[in-house]
Order: sequence, then C-alpha cells, then structure tokens
Amino acid sequence: MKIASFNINGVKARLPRLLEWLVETRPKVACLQEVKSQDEGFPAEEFEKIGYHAIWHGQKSFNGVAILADGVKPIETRRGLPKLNDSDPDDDHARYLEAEVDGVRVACIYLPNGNPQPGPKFDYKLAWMERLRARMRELWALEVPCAVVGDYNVIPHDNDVWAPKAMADDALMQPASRDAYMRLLGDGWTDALRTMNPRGGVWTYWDYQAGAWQRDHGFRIDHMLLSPELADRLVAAGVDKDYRGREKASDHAPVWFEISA
DNA sequence: ATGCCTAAGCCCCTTAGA
Repeated sequence: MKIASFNINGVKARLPRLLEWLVETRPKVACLQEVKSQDEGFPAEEFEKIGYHAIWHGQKSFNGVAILADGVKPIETRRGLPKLNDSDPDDDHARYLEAEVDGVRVACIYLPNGNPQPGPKFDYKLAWMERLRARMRELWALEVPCAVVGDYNVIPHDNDVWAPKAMADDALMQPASRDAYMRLLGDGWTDALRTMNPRGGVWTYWDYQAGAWQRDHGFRIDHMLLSPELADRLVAAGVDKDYRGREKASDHAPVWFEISA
C-alpha cells in the first residue's frame, strides 16, 4: 500500500500535472496541500474520472488540504486541529484534514510557514505545532496504523538543505521550529523519508526563483510521520523528483512511502 | 539589502508563499 503527499500549490493551476502524477504513480492515498481553492471550486469530478474519491477542506486563495483515495471514499475523522484551551482564538486556516482509508488513519497537514520571524506568523506556527502535537498524541493512543503527512515547513537537519547558511534566518530552520518537530519524533513517530535516507541530501522543495531547480538548491520540508503500527511495515519511501521539472510544476515534489500488506 | 517566480483575487497591482 502506497501513501503519498503532495503540496500542489493550486489545485486548478496544477490539475493536468496532478492527474498525470496520480495515473502514473497510482498511490492508494494521496494527501494534497495548498489546494488554494474554496470548497465549491474543488475539482472532485476530475479525480472521480480516474478512480479517486476525495474529501477536502478548502479556503479562498490560500491553504486548503484534501485527501484522495483510489477506489474508496476516505472516511473523515477530523477537520481542523482542536484548540488547546477554550479561551484560544478560533483558527480559520484550512490546514488539517484527517480520514481513515482501508483501516489506516491518515492526517493531511499544511503546517504554517512562519515567515517572517520573529513575529505573529512565527508565533502562529509554533502554537500550531503544539496543537498538532496534542492531536498526534491522541492518534498515538488509538494504537492503530497512522500516518501524519504533509508540508511541515520545517527543515529538520542541516543536511536537509542545500546550504544551511542561506536559510539560517528562515522560519523553517529556527531552533524553535526544529525543537517542536523533534518533540514529535521524541514521542515515537518515525520520519519515513529520513529512515530510508539517514544521511540526508534528499530534497522535496525547490524555489521557483534564482534557478533553484536547475542548481539543485532544495530542501526537505514535506514529511511523513508514522506510528509504530505503520513504521513496522515500512518497506520504501521516496520523492517523485522528476515531477518538479515538468511544465507548470508545483515548487514541491510528491513524497510517498510504501507499507507491506 | 533586495529581487529573483508563481497563483489567486477581482484585477493589472497586492498578498502570500518558503
């Protein structure tokens, strides 16, 4: 069973590329981020035509997440992260969607970027990460096969980026961002791509600017965290890198992992 | 120190992304 995640940067602008990728790589579950579409505009029927059923949480202009499954409708288990305290402000960003597919719990996340830092956007990122951790602890306690996949907007290690110095001031690399990510791993979650590539040097994102793709100036921010029930069955993980080089590509490449039946 | 691209809105510039 293959589960994939793809920050597509606009579901409508990217639709031909997205359909092509689904048909060519045929993941059982595909989690999408940065759909950038309101609920009404989500092209569900295009996915139906190629055999994928979808649930989605849209928003005007920005954010937006979706879960697609091959031949079966995802059973939604949550949309949006819970508040930590009742007094916390409402969070209207569409960044979290969770479902069950064939007995596997899958959470699709689009974690806030947090730039510029310091500032309110960075504070929002760190607060969001705390809420994510709380939800992941609930998922952990279910003791079911579970994957939390998506754009984490965190570069975990210096060897997850082409030039650490170039990104040193970026929110993606701040110690507080990394610490929050490491706390998730500390809870026991397995970083699937890292496990398969422990020495780093694997990128999932290349900026549109400054010829970053041509120069291979990328970094790894799309992650797939697995509960032990899934990590024990992990057989492969990778990046569909060549999709980044195609016409009208997203600035992210799809990532995926495979588990034994 | 800044822009380099790209998408979307309601729109020919601004906002946001990472």
